Amino acid sequence: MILSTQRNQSGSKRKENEALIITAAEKIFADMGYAGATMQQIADAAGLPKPNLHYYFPTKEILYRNVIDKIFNLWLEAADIFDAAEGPKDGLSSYIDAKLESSRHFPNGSKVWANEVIQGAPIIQDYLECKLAAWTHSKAEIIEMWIAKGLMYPINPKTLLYFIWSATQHYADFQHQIRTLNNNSDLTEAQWSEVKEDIKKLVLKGLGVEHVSECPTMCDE
Amino acid sequence: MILSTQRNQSGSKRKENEALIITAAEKIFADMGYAGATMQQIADAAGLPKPNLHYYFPTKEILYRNVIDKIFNLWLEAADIFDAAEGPKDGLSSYIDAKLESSRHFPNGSKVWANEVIQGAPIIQDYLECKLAAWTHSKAEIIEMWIAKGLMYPINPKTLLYFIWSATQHYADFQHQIRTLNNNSDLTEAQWSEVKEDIKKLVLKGLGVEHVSECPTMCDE
DNA sequence: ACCAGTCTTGACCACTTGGTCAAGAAATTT
DNA sequence: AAATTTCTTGACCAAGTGGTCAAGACTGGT
Repeated sequence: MILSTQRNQSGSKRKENEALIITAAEKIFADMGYAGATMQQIADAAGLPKPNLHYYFPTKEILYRNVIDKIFNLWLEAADIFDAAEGPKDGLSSYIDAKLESSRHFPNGSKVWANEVIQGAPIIQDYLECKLAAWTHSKAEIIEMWIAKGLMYPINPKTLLYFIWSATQHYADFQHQIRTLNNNSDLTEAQWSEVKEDIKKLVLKGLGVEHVSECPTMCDE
Repeated sequence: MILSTQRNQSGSKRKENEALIITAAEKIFADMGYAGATMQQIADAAGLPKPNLHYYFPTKEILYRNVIDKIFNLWLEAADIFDAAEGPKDGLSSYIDAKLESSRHFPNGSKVWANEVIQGAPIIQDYLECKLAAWTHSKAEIIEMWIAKGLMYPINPKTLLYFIWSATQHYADFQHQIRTLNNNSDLTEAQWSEVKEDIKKLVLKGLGVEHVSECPTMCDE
């Protein structure tokens, strides 16, 4: 029997431990906020002594930025779907699905991000100004194109993006509130499906994308 | 010349100072998080020496709970509209308007709440379990009634509530991100109007509430 | 003028926290 | 196996924090 996560080339120890620490830090930062999190808590969560953290990440802020970095890259990836899409129905559906999936399975990242932005992004302002601004702009262009082609009702593209972000990330950021209002249990598989369907239906119908079954006689076309 | 905010009956000094402190605290808690906020910062923001805060609010946590209390009551008030409404079009429009207005003019409260919930509501769990749960339940009943009457498409009432909360509170909680993506300026009056209209349109159409102008010939009725 | 209750404030303390350090243990290289 | 680099860790420290305290100032009533 070979221990799977063992001895993978020299030098990989660093990467292994860095990943371990970042994962632990993500959880603690999400639960406690940046100021509320202590290096000791993170160390305990990672199963390492505190000075070891400082060996890999000299300061709390550097560790934090590494956490944000990981989160932000996941965020970007989730949106590649957008570019590949043929139209709003396809693109928005997939994007909503992807964002809800990540809210469900990786809520901590979203929480850390939310916490940071709420507090005015004191540490990651550069991310907002450069990367996020560019990303948003490129997606807005796609949406504008869809509108121009008459594939959906006109709407300010940014408003739509914020709409989707908020609706989907809400399930990560407010996970605890949702749980409490759900008899203190996490959403079941069935409930998640329902949420997904409801949100997609609402957005798509709201944008006039889905074939609304209001006019069974096809009076116009 | 009479100094306006002066000498209003005896005993009112307490209330005056308490309100002053709570307002200052709201801002600092919103900007720094619970753990990140210091009593000294709050004192400075209120223009009082620190021991004075402890005179009115013995501990940081008690002060914090008072802040939350104020926030939560505003939240509840904003939703009375709901009960008085005749139908979903009226009720949801007004509610969205009210929530967006409060996001615009009192973002700090929303931020404090969000921060707290993200971190698992360590301090205000009782609010969630009692007050918020009851409130949500009563609103869900109204929505269910509307659905039963055929006034809107069927949707899980909680999903709809979360939807509206997230979409509107996003403009408070993520104020900074929105500002950054808006060329570092706050939304103008015109932009706020546009947002309001876009959100209402999207939700109402998504729920099949608004007379969708897709069928100019009124083919159905 | 006096008193009692309310409010104000500078100085202070116990405790926590991010970060350091130096000694040693593993792992790699020569 | 010796040398060198990488990693681990208990003990420690300076700075900042929530909270205290006791002395004083202000207020209204008598």
